Amino acid sequence: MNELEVVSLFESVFPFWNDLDTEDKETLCRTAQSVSFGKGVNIHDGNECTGVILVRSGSLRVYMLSEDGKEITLYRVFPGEMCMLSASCVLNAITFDVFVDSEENSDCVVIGGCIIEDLSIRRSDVKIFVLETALGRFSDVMWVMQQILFMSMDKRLAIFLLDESSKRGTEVIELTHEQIAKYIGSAREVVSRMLKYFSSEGLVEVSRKGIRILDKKRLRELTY
Amino acid sequence: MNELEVVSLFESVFPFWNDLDTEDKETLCRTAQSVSFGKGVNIHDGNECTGVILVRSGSLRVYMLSEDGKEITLYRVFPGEMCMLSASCVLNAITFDVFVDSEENSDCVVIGGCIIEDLSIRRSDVKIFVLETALGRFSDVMWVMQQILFMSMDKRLAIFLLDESSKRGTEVIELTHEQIAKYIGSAREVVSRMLKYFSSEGLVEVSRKGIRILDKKRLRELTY
DNA sequence: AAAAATCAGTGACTTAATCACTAAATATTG
DNA sequence: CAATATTTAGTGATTAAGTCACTGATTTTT
Repeated sequence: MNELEVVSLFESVFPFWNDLDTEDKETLCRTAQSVSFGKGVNIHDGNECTGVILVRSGSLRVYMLSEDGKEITLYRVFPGEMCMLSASCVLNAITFDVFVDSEENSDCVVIGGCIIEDLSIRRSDVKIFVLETALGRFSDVMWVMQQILFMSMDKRLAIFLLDESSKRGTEVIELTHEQIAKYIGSAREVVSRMLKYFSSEGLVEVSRKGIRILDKKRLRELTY
Repeated sequence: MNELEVVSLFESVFPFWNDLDTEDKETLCRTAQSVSFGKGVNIHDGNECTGVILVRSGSLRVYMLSEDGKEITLYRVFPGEMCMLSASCVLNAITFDVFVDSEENSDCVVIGGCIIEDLSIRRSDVKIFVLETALGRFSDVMWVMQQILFMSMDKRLAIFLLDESSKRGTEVIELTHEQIAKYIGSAREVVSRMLKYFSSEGLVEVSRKGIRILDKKRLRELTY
């Protein structure tokens, strides 16, 4: 990844980019690391401050982990977006730990925590951007929580399947039941059973390859 | 509540207060409303932008509400603290609705949303304060979610009783089972049954007046 | 004192999570 | 390529917690 690509990425993703002075721009470009993460790799575990992770391709999963290993997916980060919660050192107001995994082969650009920290101390527009980005994820997380706390499994699974289908632009969702369970905060067996029920109702077709949505309309009715 | 009290309140609660110019200070003081809310009164329902609510005495409960009326308490606001999520207009990054009730007779000072909005557009230190305050509650909410999603009922109830006891500085918790259920995101019957079990184990004494903690040590063991 | 409202207790039932497996499909390697 | 290992899915039994539909007790209001 060359200098020019990095600059154009930063330009498109940081609203404050053009207001930075040359030195800061240079520092950011120089210290930014272009990293490829393999499928399933853990990128951030809440211990050190990994920094800001920009996703160019692939996707990341940000999740909470309980003592006994249960995971709740908080949100996912797609190309053009960034993961701010991994820059815990910049966000003193954030006191909980999150974990970040790469869901597939993901090309990312990582900006070290201290670079952003230094910048956000000197420049209030950077700080505001960092805070607003983090706060924006708060809304995502609350939507997840509302689903888990207020909605029944069939509704949650229907929402997930339709979301995933429209996001990927395909009728076939190539995920294991285990993965789906992690996304919607449930257990594999529960997902399997519910998919079997959906299948018996003719809403989806379940095979090893994945889940094919057969009746989008009726599936959508479940989400009301 | 006189002018001087308002100023000293703002001084203690807004780190940016001394940096404001006289005009802004005056506007804030003039437009700030001193309001007393009765027990159980709804202060904010997510529709209009109520603004920033400073609590002087009493306490507020900030919660989410599901379509079918289920409530999840996100956090509570105590004297000296403020409720920022009720200033939704200032926080464009926040897209979910919260509700705020007064838990008891609460004396508050309300600063209209547009005042804070105007101020936060002009002054980045105000904006940063607003964002950081809101983000700080994110952590509170995540702690609540961790409890609901990862912990068993006995643990959650034990944590709540001990927290409440130390917060109020008394062994007797004068709350109905219904209220406790709302705080810990459960159902009244579940709380009643668990309290009955705690009682049978000699951990607490349950009466109409409230719940008396008898064995703090063993109760604390439940929280590990 | 009677009526109304609030609060708590209880059994039956439902949903979802967990456990302990088996079985099938896929990937690895000798 | 066949044997083995690993991953993924299916299933019944059990448990935890939430829901429902009540009853009864206590407190408040009139």
